[in-house]
Amino acid sequence: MQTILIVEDDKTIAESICFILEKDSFNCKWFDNGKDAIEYHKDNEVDLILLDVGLPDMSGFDLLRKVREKSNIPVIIISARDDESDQVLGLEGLGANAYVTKPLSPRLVVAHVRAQLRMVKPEVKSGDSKFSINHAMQRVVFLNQELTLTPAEFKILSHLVKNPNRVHSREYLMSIIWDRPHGSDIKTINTHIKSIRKRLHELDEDNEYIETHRGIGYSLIE
Amino acid sequence: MQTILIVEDDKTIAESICFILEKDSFNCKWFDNGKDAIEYHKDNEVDLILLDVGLPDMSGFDLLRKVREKSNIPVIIISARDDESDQVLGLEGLGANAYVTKPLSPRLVVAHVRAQLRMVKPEVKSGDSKFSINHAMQRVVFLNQELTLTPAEFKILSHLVKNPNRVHSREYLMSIIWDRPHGSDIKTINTHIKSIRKRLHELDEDNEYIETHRGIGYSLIE
DNA sequence: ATTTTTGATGAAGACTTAATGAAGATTCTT
DNA sequence: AAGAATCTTCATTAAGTCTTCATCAAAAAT
Repeated sequence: MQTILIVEDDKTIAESICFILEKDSFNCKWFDNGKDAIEYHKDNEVDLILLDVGLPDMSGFDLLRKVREKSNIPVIIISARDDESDQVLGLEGLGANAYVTKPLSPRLVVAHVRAQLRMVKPEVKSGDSKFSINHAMQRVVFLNQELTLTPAEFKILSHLVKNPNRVHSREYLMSIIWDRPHGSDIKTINTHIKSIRKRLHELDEDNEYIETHRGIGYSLIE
Repeated sequence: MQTILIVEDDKTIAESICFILEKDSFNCKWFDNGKDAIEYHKDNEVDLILLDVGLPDMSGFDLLRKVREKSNIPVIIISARDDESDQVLGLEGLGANAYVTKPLSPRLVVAHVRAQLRMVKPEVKSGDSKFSINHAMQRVVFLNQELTLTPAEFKILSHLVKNPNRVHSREYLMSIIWDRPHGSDIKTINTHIKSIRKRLHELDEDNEYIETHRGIGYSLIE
């Protein structure tokens, strides 16, 4: 599941966008100020940012600049001002990917989100991996054998299989297990990873597929 | 040089956009009808299409559908109608990448063009550097090999890579390692630099990439 | 040339984080 | 409600990382 970060101080707008995005099976994270959003983005996996330029604590442009120091993820700017020079600054100068002006239709926002994400993940990689997913059966196939996994294990492993070769923080993996916030210990993930590893070892003793990244999280190596 | 295809029946608009694009060192090809544009696209290399949906011979949406059968290149729709359902259809249903409405400012169009092309070729990585950063894996790539670094080492080295050829004080590098103030000895940095150097030497014995600036700090040389 | 300052180096110890095994809590099924 | 499966927590052990320190080497100052 892909995570969209919404930075928007108008609660009504944020909620209606979130509502549609979540119905469209996106994971949606809302912040009403720039500082918290930056903080969140630093430590978590985010696939796209929807950014209102008129924030209480900082200019959206400043936020965009900060984000761009670290990553190239798509950013869609939401603005009340239909001002050409603002748009050019955002798109050209700071590297935003799209620009929509208020009043905005949530459906249109989602269309923009999809259009951007389509570009980033152009195609699902080919089948030379040792892993594949049997959605219908909620099973992960490993070396042509179906793994028996618990629900939590399936959620974690299938996400790793869909996004291999990149690190996933424990926080993010937690959010995959639960639909809604759940105040559990982050170390729970360690235990799930342990049991996934155990199951993989039963089919392939030698290899280590899930790599630990100290202080960050885990990744699946293809 | 990148080629932009403009499909637009209003000569004045097409010319003014072309003018700016060419000044921006794009190669620009204009067609005033859909049929010829499709023909051209079939046999030639095109990097982006600017498409007016109101064409004399066919709907822009039909053209887009035809183009999408064959390729995924970015398409920006130009429309006289600021109609939401049109936008959603174009973006979501047919896979356009952006949508601008008339009256349009040529500068803004160019900004959109750049924003789209930036995504397709994400980082032209001034390829002459021996370093790059793999954000997804939280690793620094050196001479096409991924360096295994500790968290502190990664933070320091990736900062140096992002800002090469300038001196960074120890104090500043310390602040990069910790989120919150931490009363450690400033010389700790020396030890981290030492181990980064050691790792670099393992891949390239001869060269010295991190330079010491006495009394100040360190810099990375490209 | 000698002293003083600053950085490099290697190794030890403190500290942080992860893996492990097992027990308790929770949920689901029957 | 009992039992099974699963999820979470906890204590312990193991591994990895950071910081410090003593020593040596190099550069700058006298």
